[in-house]
Parts: sequence; C-alpha cells; structure tokens
Amino acid sequence: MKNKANFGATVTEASRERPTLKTIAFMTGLGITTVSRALKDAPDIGAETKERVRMVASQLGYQPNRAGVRLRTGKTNVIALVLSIDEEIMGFSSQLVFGISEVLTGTPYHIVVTPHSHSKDPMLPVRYILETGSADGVIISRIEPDDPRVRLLSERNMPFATHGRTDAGLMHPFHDFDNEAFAHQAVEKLVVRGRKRIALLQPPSKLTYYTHTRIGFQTGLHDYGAEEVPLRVTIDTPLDEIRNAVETMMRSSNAPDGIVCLAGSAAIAVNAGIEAAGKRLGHDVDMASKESAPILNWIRPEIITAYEDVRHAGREMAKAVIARIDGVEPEMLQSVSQPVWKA
Amino acid sequence: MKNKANFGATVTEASRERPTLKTIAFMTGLGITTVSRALKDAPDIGAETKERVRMVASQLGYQPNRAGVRLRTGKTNVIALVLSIDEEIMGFSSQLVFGISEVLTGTPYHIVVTPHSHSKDPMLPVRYILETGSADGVIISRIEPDDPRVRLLSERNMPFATHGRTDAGLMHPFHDFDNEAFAHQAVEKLVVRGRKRIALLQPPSKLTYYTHTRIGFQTGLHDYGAEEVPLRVTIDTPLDEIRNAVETMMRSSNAPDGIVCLAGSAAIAVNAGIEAAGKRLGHDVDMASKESAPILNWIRPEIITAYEDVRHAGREMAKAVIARIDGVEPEMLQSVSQPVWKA
DNA sequence: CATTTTCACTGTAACGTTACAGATTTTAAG
DNA sequence: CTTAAAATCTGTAACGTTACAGTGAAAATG
Repeated sequence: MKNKANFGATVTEASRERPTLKTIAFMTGLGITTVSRALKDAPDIGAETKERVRMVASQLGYQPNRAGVRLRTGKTNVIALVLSIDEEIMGFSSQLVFGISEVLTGTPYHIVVTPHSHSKDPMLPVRYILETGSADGVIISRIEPDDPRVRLLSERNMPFATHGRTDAGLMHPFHDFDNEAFAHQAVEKLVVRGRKRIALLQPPSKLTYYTHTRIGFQTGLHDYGAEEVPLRVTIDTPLDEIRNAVETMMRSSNAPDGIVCLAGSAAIAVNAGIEAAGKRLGHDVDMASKESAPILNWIRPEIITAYEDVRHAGREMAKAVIARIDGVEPEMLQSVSQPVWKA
Repeated sequence: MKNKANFGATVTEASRERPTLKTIAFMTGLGITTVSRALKDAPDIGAETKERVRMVASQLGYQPNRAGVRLRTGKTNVIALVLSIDEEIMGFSSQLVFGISEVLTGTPYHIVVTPHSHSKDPMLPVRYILETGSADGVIISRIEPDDPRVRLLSERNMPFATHGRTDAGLMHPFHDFDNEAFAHQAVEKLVVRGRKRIALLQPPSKLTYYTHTRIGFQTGLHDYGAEEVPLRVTIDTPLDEIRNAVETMMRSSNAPDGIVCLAGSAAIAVNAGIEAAGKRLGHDVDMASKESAPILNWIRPEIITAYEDVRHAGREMAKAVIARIDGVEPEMLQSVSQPVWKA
C-alpha cells in the first residue's frame, strides 16, 4: 500500500497519464507483481483476480510500456526489414512492407525499415541489428547462394526469414518465388506461339535465383526444342542500357523471336527496345515476363505475364520470423510460391 | 568501486557482452554518472576526462541502450511513418521511405512504418502513437483541408510533418508538390500543341490537393483559352474503371483532345483507354501527366511528363520533423517543390 | 491435531539510463 | 590564513517491467 500516498495526491491528474501496472495495482488493491502475472495469465493467480485485473486494465486502456519490457527482458517486439534501396523501381518493397504489416497488425510487433545501398557493405545493417540487439527478428532479400548475412544471423541465433533461397546447406526460413518454374513455363509459352530463338533477361549472377532461372530456362529450351540468344544485360542494369542492348539485339541478324524477362520494370525497357528496333510484339517477337504489379498488360496486352505476389511473400516471411521467434523449427518455415499466368 | 567485484569475475566474458555505461565506468575508474555526462559533453566534466571516456567508449563500440534511454527520458528516437496501404501502386511509398531513411541515417532515429487501410479509421494509427508515446515524430500523407490528424497531433504537441498541405489556418511543417503549378503548366503544354478541349483525371475531392489541382487547371483553361471535358473518375479509382471511363469518353462525340493526369499509374490506364477507343496519343489526343517514377516515357514517348521527386519529399519531411523535435518553429519547415518537365 | 501441500499473492532487485542533490578537491578572494 | 567560489566528480532514485524467492493462509494428509 505504499503507493497510496502517491496516488491520493494526484488521482485526477493521474487519470490523464498513461496507465502502468502501478495504476492497475492501485485500483485493484493488488501488488504490481500480481497484476503483471495476472495479465500474463500465470497459473498461480486466482481466476477471479485475473478477471478483475483484465477488466480494469482494458477499462484504463492499459498497454505495456515497450521500453520497460525491452529493458527488463531484452524483447524488442521489433521486426527489422532490411531493404536494398537500389533494387526498387516498381514498388516492390512497398508491397513487402504492406504484406508484413498485415501480419504484424494484431501482434505486439512493429516493423522497422533499415535500408541500405547495395553498393555499400550489405553486412552493415545486419551487424548493427545484432550488435545493438535492436530487433527480435530480421527479414532480408536479394539472397546469394552462400549469403554471409544468412551465415551471420544463423551463427548468432537471430531469428530471420529470407526472400529467396540459399544454396550452401544453410537451413533457414525463407519464402521464394519459383523462378525455375517461371522460366521453364515462360519458354513453353513462347514455344507454343512458335518461338524458337529465345533471349533471357536474367537476374545478376551473384543472386541465388539467377541459377534457378538459368536451370528453368535451359531445361525449357531443351524440353521444347528452342535455343538461346545471348543477352548481356541483367534486370539490375539501368533501364536505358537495357533498352539499348535490346534494340541492338533486335536489329542484329541474330535477333531472337522470343524474350523471357524476370522483372516488370525491365520488361518496360525491353519493350521500348523492341519498338525502337522497329519490331512488333506479338508479330516479330513475343515476350513473357514476371511482374509484381499488374501493369504490363495495360501497356502492351501482348506481353505474356506471370504475377509474383510480393505482398503474399511479405505475409509469409512475417509469419515465418514470428514462428521462428516462437521456436518453430526452420524446416517448417519454408515456402515457395508458383507463378500465376494471366489468362 | 562496488562494480569491481562484478567485473573481476567476468572480465573475459564481459568483453563479449554489449558494453554499457557501467563497462566504461569500470574501465576508466570513473562513476557511471560521470561517464554519462562526459559522453554528453556536459560542462562540469574535465576536458581530459571527456577525452578519455570518449576514447574508451569508441574503443568498445559503445552504443547507448535505446530501452534505457527511452524508459528514463521518454525519448524514443523513432519517427513513425503512417502510410495508406491503398494509395500505392507504383512504389510511391518506397521512395518516401528511402528518402526519409537517407536523412535518418547518421541520426539516432529509426523509422517505424505504420500502415493502415484508408477504408478504416485513419485516426487509429495516429491515436495509437499518441497514446503509447511510441514515436518522437510522425509523418503523414493524404492530407485533407481540415485534417483531423493534423488537429490532433498539433493539440497534443506531437512533432510531425505532412506530405501535402491543410487549409484551415493550421500551422504545421509540410512538404508539398505544387499541383496547382503542375495543372496550370500541363494545360499550357497541351494548348501549345493545339489542344483546346481538355479532361482532367484529378485526385479525390476530399484531399487538399484536389483544390490546388482544380485551381491550376481552371486558371490554365482560362489563361490559355481552353475548355474542360468532364471526367468522373479520380486517380483513386481502380485502373480498369479508369480505362473504361476514358474509353467511353474518347468514343463519345464529346471526346477531349487533351488529358491532364495527376498520377503515373492512372496515366497507364488512361493510355489504355485511349488506345482501346482506337485513338492515338500525339495524333488524336495528347496527355500530360505527373509521375513519381520515370516510366511513362518508356511506355509512350508521346506522353508529356512532369516528375515528382518523392524521395526528395521524404528527405524534406524527415528534416522537418527532426527540426520540429528540436524546437524549430513550424513556419520555417514548409516547402513546396516545383514540377520538372521532361525535355 | 500436527504436518505437509497447495493456493494466492507480494516485495525486492535488476535491466541501462539520466536528473538531482550532494561531496571533495582546488583555486581565488578577502 | 580563513572563507568563498569554482571545478570535478559521484551516489541515489526513478522510469516500467519481470524473475525470483519468498509469505501467509487454507486445504489435504497422516
């Protein structure tokens, strides 16, 4: 009862202050510890007491003070999203953020966005999070086969999920788009339209899904009897360079009659290159592209598009990190989503 | 010296633990308070002592524990970005986030993203932030002339900046794009090309910049002697409805010969509508559009585009909130950026 | 009826930080 | 020399929370 004096003097003022366990303790006449435990539904608190505490708490609109919890327990209730600034042209990362938030709403977790330029050291943000313990879980993208961030996070036992897979016997939660299936099916779609000489606008070779893409593409070529026309730019190349490279390619005697494209924004540049070369989509050449926002068909209905649901990816990864934090085994937290072809 | 025993026993282990003021106090032989004050460059600490403390601190890679600071001082070192999920198609909000982060890097601030659907109560996230004191500053967008969030934040003395202006004598930091100038100039560009019958794809009427847009547009019509062809959809309308509305309009006897469009994503749908009606951009009709990512000209070089630098907006708002937190007057923290027309 | 168990509840300490009110030593002033 | 004034430094308490080690009373056991 030593709090009584405190409250007696300031009861009217106190009602405007943010309620704490102390407030509830005072109002119920219980100890602070009891209130804390009651709200956590601890087994050594009476049922009726719990009920009473819960009532008062919700009456007051009590919300645990995050700093208090964090200081005492180390639990931050933060999920850090590490984003590469440069990968972004088409709102890819907004969708990720929104997907993640969807899941985090209704949990105590907040999402902190930690961007970095991938020209700088990609380890920096991850190291910062580990050193300062500023998050309970981490989400990273642009994964490499033997990604050092994945190694470090695993080693330090920090729960995390990746957008993309590794390929070095590292076991961890991930969500990935099935780029192998996409590339394979893309080749099929083109061959069905009579295309046999196909170019691939692929991801940069250091990312894991470069290989997935290559395998799907080459298997497709083999299965459906087509051949590759080489293209030296990647989806990370600036759009004008892509356009120029495609224009040059389309003007050459070696021009392809089909193009597979791994990103929606790049597809726009490819299309510009095709048109600059005086060719027509659907006539001289066909293009199959992945897109993370349904806009390509607004631009050219002839583009064969597969949708990658990035928001869904965000949801999956958010669920995975939280599950990982709760101790679920990484094996259970891996998922791959299939391309959805338009029409 | 009462810490000595503690440390003596665990000195090797302690070196792996995260350093605190206590660690530095032990290493320098000073009191915890002294170290704290030394690191803040307080006037009552000796110059040599400060130097020594700073050395040891940086040696150890000391970083203040955020939970400790927050619990003690109430300072969260968090900027909350409140985003509307629905407004997003083209990576608008990613650019905002990146712009904000650019400024926040090198400050102690982190960015927490708090999304919400604007079909739900838009006050919810703001109320949550106020009630839980979970941020030192807030950034909001989609501003209305008499925005209740602006009122509430002002009333509660929470530093904030808005992306867009209010119009009810509310004084607060903001950054805005000059939509009035944009609309006016857009009309000019169209009239210069001989267009006289112009349609406007405008923002929803509840947002402040609807009025700005209308004023610029109508002044432009008047100044350059053109007339308006009404269009009932807004840039918030789903893309397929925009397309249909535009197609219908373009097929009608009342079809415009110029269109002003306030958003890049909507422009894509407008273009699709024009083409669906069998008209050609640059021949039958011209379009001037704002865009926040340079993609429209990849799609149709004929579109007259003005660039809105959203990343810059993010930077401006981040600087504004921080300045506001530091006590700078709102009057000093308002900026408007001008449209930049391509070529 | 004495003893053990169970049940319901509680005080203390600690997480890392800073405001505040001293404490000690040195220097300046009278 | 004494006294006042700087100049430096420090311990205590508190922010809100929870782990831990209890306490006291009632119920079950022998």
